[in-house]
Amino acid sequence: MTVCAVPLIQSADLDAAIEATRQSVGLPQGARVVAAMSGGVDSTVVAALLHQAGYEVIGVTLQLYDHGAALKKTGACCAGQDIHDARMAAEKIGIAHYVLDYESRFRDSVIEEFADSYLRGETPVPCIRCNQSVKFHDLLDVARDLGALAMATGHYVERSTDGQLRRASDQSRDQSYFLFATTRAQLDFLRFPLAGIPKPQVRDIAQQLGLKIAHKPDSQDICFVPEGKYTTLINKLRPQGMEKGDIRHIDGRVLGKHDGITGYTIGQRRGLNVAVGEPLFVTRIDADARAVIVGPREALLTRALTLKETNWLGDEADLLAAARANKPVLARVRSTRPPVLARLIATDDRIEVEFDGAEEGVAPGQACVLYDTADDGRVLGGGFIASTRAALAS
RNA sequence: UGGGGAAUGGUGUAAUGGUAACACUCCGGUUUUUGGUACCGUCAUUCUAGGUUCGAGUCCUAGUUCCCCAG
Repeated sequence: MTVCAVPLIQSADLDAAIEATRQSVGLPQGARVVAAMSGGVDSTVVAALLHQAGYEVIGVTLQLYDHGAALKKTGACCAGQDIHDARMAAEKIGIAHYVLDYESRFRDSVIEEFADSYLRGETPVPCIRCNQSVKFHDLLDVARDLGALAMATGHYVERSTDGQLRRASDQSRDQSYFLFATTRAQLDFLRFPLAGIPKPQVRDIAQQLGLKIAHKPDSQDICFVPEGKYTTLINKLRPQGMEKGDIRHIDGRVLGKHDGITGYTIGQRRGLNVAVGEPLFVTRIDADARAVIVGPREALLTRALTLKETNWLGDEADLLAAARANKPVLARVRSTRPPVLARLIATDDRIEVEFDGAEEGVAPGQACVLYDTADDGRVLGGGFIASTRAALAS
């Protein structure tokens, strides 16, 4: 019996995954479902599971940017090789597949915004912009036009049957940070079959199903930036960001020069080229003065932040109502850090998140995602960070 | 110009005469479906030329440069 244990368990996992997919989709057999396929392992497995679960699956892949430039890059998505991989996988699985040219839309709503944000001295999160505009807006419309009853993606996040957005069970893979802006209406139409499946198992399934991309590396870095050097792209798109300026200490001393504010982000330590005996971090970027302000680690501590472009998925009527009630929340200012205790505050026309403690390196342009203190798996929504308030008086 | 002092890696410092340490920076890497953080690793024979000594960054001589005081 031990001899057969491994393969038996694996096929049981596959059956379980298929059943989980049915649960996740919640539609009758044969229903038409669009699978957003990036060409990576996760979305490919989703398409395969949907097919195995008995749905009429239409795979859709977006071509998002110049594939010539991305051809050599591994770990990218949505261009060149990835589109080819998606097409091959769809054929292998036995589903219909379309490739849509979304280059101009992606450029307008993600890349241009990305560049402008840096020019304003902010630090953007292009993955969230892409999700909320291209994938969950434009592509969602396409899915509806195709007569689908739902659209499934390979995101590691959960959509519960009662309409909540929740963290994935595999916490190390959870992508809820990047999906906080998903609206209730979008959530209604979306499905995330990988919510309860650990990543290693997803790869196992890919292998069992004979999918070539089973061992394809995970994507990382910004997909449209070659070799992880985003400044190269920004400099090309917005040369004005390359203007030199002062690197100034919070105490007023000018410590050096920089080659453009777009090369810096709050919390950054390396790359300052300033040796003062103690490590210095970027605490503020003054776009108008073209100055990069630096200081010791303590100067990085942030007490509160103001939200903009918010989304609310909690039980209260809206975020403002929750803020007026000073609702306690778990706030996450970075995808890789655990959410921390904070509370919402409504002041005049703005909504703030005030931490019980303090967070380090909070940058405008990044997202602050909110979770339920009573149920930390539940995403309450969040917003982009408009401004911050330091914990220490400067 | 007279007097005094100092000259160590990219920066600032350390090293009873016995074969260069620390922090910061830079560069490389690990981690990471955003940026960043964190972590790991590499980088000097001690201004130049002689001399003393078994052995000198560390003592002596000269030169060079810099700083301070006096003009």
